[in-house]
Amino acid sequence: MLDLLIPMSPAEANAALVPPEKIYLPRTDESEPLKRIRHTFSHVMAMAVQRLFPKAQVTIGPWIDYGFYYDFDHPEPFTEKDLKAIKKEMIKIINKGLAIEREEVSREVARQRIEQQAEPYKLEILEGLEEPITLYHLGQDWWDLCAGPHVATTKDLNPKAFDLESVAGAYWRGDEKRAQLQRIYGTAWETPEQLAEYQRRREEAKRRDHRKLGKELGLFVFSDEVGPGLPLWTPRGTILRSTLEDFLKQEQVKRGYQPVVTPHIGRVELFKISGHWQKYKEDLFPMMGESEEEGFVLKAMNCPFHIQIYKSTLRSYRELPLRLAEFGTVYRYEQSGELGGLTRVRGFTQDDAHLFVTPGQLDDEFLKVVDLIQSILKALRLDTSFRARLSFRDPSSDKYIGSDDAWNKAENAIRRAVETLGMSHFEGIGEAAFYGPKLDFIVTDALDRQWQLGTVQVDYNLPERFKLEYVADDGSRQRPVMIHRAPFGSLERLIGILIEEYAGDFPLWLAPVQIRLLPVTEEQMGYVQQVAEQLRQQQIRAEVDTSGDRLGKLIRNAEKAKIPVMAVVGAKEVESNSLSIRTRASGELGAIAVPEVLEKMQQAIANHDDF
RNA sequence: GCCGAUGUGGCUCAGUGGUAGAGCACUCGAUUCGUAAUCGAGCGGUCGGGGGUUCAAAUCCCCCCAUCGGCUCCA
Repeated sequence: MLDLLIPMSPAEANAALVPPEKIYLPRTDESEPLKRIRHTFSHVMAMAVQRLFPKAQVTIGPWIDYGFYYDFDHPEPFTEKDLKAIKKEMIKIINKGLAIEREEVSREVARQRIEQQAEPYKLEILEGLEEPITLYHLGQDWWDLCAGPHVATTKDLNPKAFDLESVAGAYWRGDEKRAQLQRIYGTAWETPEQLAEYQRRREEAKRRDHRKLGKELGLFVFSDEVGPGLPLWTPRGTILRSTLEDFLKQEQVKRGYQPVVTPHIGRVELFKISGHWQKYKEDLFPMMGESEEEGFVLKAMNCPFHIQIYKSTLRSYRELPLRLAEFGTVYRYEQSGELGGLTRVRGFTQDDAHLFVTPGQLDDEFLKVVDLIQSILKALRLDTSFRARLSFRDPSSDKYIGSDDAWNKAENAIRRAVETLGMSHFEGIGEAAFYGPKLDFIVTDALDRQWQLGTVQVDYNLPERFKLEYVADDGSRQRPVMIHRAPFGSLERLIGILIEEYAGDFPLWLAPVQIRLLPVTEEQMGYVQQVAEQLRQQQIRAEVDTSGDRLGKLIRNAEKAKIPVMAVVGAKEVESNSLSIRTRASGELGAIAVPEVLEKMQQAIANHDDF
């Protein structure tokens, strides 16, 4: 987030040259004046663009969270230089103090005026409008079809409180089959101070970008030779992964989950039964083999495999709920332009589980899953930063499988659950999986982009397609309901988000290196090695700086590597069998006896606390 | 996939037609040092890949690959 939700570590706060933030940066929907300002800016930009580029056709230009954009149809791409010229032109317009006047017109008048200007996109917009139809005039020479609201005159805009940020392609009406327009993004504020603070926070956000920090901290790499969207995990990054995996595995064992392991490929036939082949063939890596009958594909999901384990034997109602869990690596052929860092990849590991339940167990089991997810998010300190989304189908789309009845039952089950829990949530129509609705946990990354992490899905359809059964207490064959769930979503995306959330300062239990021992001179090397060995015997991730540099340099390097605990060792410490502890969180703590350090570390790790 | 930008040693970057440079990292040497950078030397790049223009290409042109900002998509 770009707003005040980003927690600063104490070390960061100390290092910051500017005083603690006092400038509040409202989103557009929090401020009526800003809404007018940002909306008007987009029209001033449109006017400026049409003055400088007479061939440019106008389309739409709304306000967005921290600014505005406007989409143009223009034969040549806008360049950085063009942006500068447009900004200059906008300042001229603002300084003229043009009056902004609203005019209400009939549909016919609007149509005629638009036709005079030969603005086909405007004409199409007009078709979809309901009365009253309003035009907004900026001075005498320029107007736009618009619902408003706007400021009274361009003098109400501060020419020093806006900036043009970027040009991007955008499809007309968001439809990739239609014309691609050029979108210019801008940001606008009431004061230059707000603008400066906004820009400062954007720079700050870039510094915590997981792609940058992941490289600096040596957590993962990409290789052109391996391929795009296929992260390689280094030893340090792997510690993060396995620590998170172990943590969740323990929680799941407590809750009656049973681990399973399934292969990375399966027959095309399997995915035909599940419906994936028909619905999501384009998103699978190309088939291996000559024909669909004999072909294999890399799995893009684990459910069909877990279903086969369920089906391998006749199940009794006494076995249900049956909870099959796997950290399953899946492969999806994401569009090339969509890939980015760890948040959107082509190969990733889901913390997947499939729960097979009787219809009567559904509500209770669903609540238990939500409870698990909430406790996981809390342990990761993400519990204040997610939003819960009810992801339902879009009734007007045909991309779903299954009966209306099954869908309604599933959607109602999810609704009942969030109501029972009193969980705040919002609805995402059209966000469902093709086989069922979901409850998704959405988080925001450093650059203000939203990502789905955890998910719970209620599924009546796959049990139907695979003809799953269990024997009920009356001896009849009944169909189970499935719950798909992944608290992390994917380890890759979760770790990307965590890197940004912590700005690389992992809590002690997750930190790849928990303590680094820093010998003041090489005299202490033997002692330091021996203490490190002692710590490692107790499962503490300890390492020694053997570089032979001076202490100041060792500390600097450890700080840059964001190692949570540093232990300085000179002659005094060797003498007293102690370590001089310095932590990233609290600074210098003085000399502490080795056994005490060991105990405190173990305690803090177990409790997910800092040292 | 689409629009646009970018790609120079491990990292961060300079170099815009005359044959590649800095800092950090790394190696070696000197220094033995107490809480955010000790000094010196050395190693290291066919400038993302391929093709073209030119006497001459990191630099200009074309194609491809990757990354970044968006759009579209997202089981």
